[in-house]
Amino acid sequence: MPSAPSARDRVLDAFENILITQGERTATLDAVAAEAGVSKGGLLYHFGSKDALVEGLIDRLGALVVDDLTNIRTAPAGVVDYFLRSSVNTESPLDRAIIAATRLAQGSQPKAQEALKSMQRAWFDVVNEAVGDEAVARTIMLVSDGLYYNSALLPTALSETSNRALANMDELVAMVSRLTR
Amino acid sequence: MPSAPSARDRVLDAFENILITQGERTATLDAVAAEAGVSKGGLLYHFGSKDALVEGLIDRLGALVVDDLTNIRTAPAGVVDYFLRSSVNTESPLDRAIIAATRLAQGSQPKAQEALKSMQRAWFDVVNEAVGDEAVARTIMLVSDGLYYNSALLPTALSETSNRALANMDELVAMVSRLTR
DNA sequence: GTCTATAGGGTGATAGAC
DNA sequence: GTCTATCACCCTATAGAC
Repeated sequence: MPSAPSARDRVLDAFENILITQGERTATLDAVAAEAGVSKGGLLYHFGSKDALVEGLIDRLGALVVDDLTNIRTAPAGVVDYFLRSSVNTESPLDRAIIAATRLAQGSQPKAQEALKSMQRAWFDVVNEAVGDEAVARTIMLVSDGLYYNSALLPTALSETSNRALANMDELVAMVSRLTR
Repeated sequence: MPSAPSARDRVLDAFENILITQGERTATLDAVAAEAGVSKGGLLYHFGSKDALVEGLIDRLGALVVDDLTNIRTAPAGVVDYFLRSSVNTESPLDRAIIAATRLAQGSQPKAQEALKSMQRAWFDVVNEAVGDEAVARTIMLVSDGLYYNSALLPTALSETSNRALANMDELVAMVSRLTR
């Protein structure tokens, strides 16, 4: 039952939104405040600086990743199946946080880069444990990264490879499962 | 025999450099001019606007992609082997142009997004022709995108997955070749 | 908790000297 | 071809009213 989001959360949502749809350059305090429906001064009450805003987004990402790791581990269809299928952008809160953080990482925001790296490491550990073969696990990670790259990072989103792969997710999962036996 | 690069080329080199190492936000006309060793006015003689600078970079990318397609097609070790091995960033002129264009695409530069998409399509066609199976070709594209994502897009570059994959390139090529038979 | 006003510096682009 | 000077605008952050 989602109650009305706090002003703080609306600011983070707005920041994510602009990062995703228009990129780092456009994500100014002015633009974020306008999108969140507050004044710049109001925004800076909640996040004392732009850097604090970035940290806020990274903290949100961290929390979502923790939940996601549980979901992966306990997925009925199995770790690899769930992991691959969740590697296409579905505009979930986690997807949005990841894409926004990636935009920041492409600037020179070491904290965003660190957060993404540690997310990858955690995913790898779970997948590796599930398949019991490092080379296979590495390959699965690459396919997952490729899916993300296509569906999330090229903002046009209609990128050929990923759309085909999305339409053929069953096929892709079968293809990758050839590696695990 | 590389003669001293023209001022125009030095400006493009500088633009690429800053995009790659510091991101879109920092790639201002001032910064590019300083890195290229010219004044802002000097820069704007060669590229009349920032948009023209972006187009210059995309044109350079286009030319490098044309050359690359020939290299892929005629690679002695075969299309897939060459294609996968060339999917890790080696700081080649093509790699640099791709990464710089990706930075721009993450802003809202439709031309950069288009250029990257058409590059992907051309690669896919060559790989698909070589392996003769669309599902396999799609999977190979995803692995390649994953390699690029890891070695090029997370600027720290020391990203786990890709470094391991780099050290184990033979292993990865073998893994993928399991799919082609 | 949210606003307006404003300081101080950066940003793309033009004009005109050499 | 390359430079300096300058313009109008945009950016982050602070101060202080309500």
